[in-house]
Amino acid sequence: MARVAGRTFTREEVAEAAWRVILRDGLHNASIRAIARELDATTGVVTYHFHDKAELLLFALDRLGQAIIRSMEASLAGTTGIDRIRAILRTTLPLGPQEISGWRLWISFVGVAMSNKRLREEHQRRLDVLNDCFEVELRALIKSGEIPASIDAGQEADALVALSDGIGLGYLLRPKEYPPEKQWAIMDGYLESRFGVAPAAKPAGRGSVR
Amino acid sequence: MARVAGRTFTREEVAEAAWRVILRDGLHNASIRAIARELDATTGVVTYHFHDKAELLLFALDRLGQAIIRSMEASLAGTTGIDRIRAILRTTLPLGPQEISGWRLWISFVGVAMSNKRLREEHQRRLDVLNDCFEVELRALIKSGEIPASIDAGQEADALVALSDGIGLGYLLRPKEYPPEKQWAIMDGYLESRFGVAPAAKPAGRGSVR
DNA sequence: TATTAAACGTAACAACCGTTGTGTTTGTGT
DNA sequence: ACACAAACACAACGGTTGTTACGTTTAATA
Repeated sequence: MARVAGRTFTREEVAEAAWRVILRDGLHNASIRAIARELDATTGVVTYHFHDKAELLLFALDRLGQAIIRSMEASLAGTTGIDRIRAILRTTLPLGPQEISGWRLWISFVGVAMSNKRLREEHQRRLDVLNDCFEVELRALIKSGEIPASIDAGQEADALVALSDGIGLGYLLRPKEYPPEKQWAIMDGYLESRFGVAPAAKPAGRGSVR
Repeated sequence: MARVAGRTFTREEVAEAAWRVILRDGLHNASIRAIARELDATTGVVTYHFHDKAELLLFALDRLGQAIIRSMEASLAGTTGIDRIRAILRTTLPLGPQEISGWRLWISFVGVAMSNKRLREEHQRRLDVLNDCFEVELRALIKSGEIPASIDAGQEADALVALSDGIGLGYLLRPKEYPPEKQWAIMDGYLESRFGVAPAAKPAGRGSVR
């Protein structure tokens, strides 16, 4: 008796099951058997869709990165000027439930990425993309005259990445200390004293629980 | 034949052996047997000094935190004014070999701390201490008039922690992108535009390789 | 010199782990 | 009706893990 229902699984569904297990029990408890159990299936499902466990984890992390990029592009559509910086921050900061989940997943992988080359490359790619995004936006703002031309776009992008990553890291360890208002207060304080832009209307922290 | 030489081990030595294994092979490969092998001993050494593996890891992380605090106090001794902020940053930023090792160890633990309450509390304690340090120094600088009295010491401390943590996290994933000069450039840029203090003489990144 | 406790070495146990191989369904085209 | 491949279930294997129990050596003490 192989399958009872006519249901079949995709690679994406297996990866998302892995997400849930990691979020609930931690990465070190995300065994192949645990992931299969999360799907109400057996290990055969996982071993059929993925040759390796390493391949599964890599795919899960890659898919997480793509989801973040899609979310960022959606948040970026239709906004102009300095608000585009804030739009990027809205997907990188741990403001809503799914940003928080993304952060917890990402941090779970960082530890093992320290001794795994492929995983580390995937993390590097995320930082590179994020850095480029900020840099592109900053150059556009300089060209349009919205921010002073004296600032170094490259270094400023590094600072923005570091600041938002630091907030994300801090949130995971002390969630109570970093409510959305405080996150924005820190970022707005930086944007103001650095670029001379007003805090602007804070966007409501809408988080579709998925 | 239990012991050949008259040598005996301390809890601290076991913990430091654990550090080396984690730095070399990653936390998920830091088994009790591997740690014992690092000491040229057997598992008896570890199980004698620690009841649990959890107790060992907790002790190792706690000892790391104490080492960082000691290093910070040493860097803080004899310095005054705004340089005290920079002295703190000199021990939190990944500038030298042993700060980098500290960062790698700390990040290795962050992942499992996500699903381990005791470990998470230990991490929280580190952030709390760091935050308090910055806050105390900022208040003193305000009182002495070295920085404007308009700034919010509490929020500014959060920003400093976030910025240095973000740099540390970024360094681990992209070491080439964060040489000491760039780390200081980011921090000095922040200190200047935020507090109006000059970049000052950059301290040479002295890193005793231990 | 006999005793004793500290500081291990050693061995074994049960529980998992990732991986592989082989057997079963199930839908789909022919 | 038949074949056939996709999509699994299931079982087993060798290896590693944390933990426990027990034996052994060494240094101090009496």
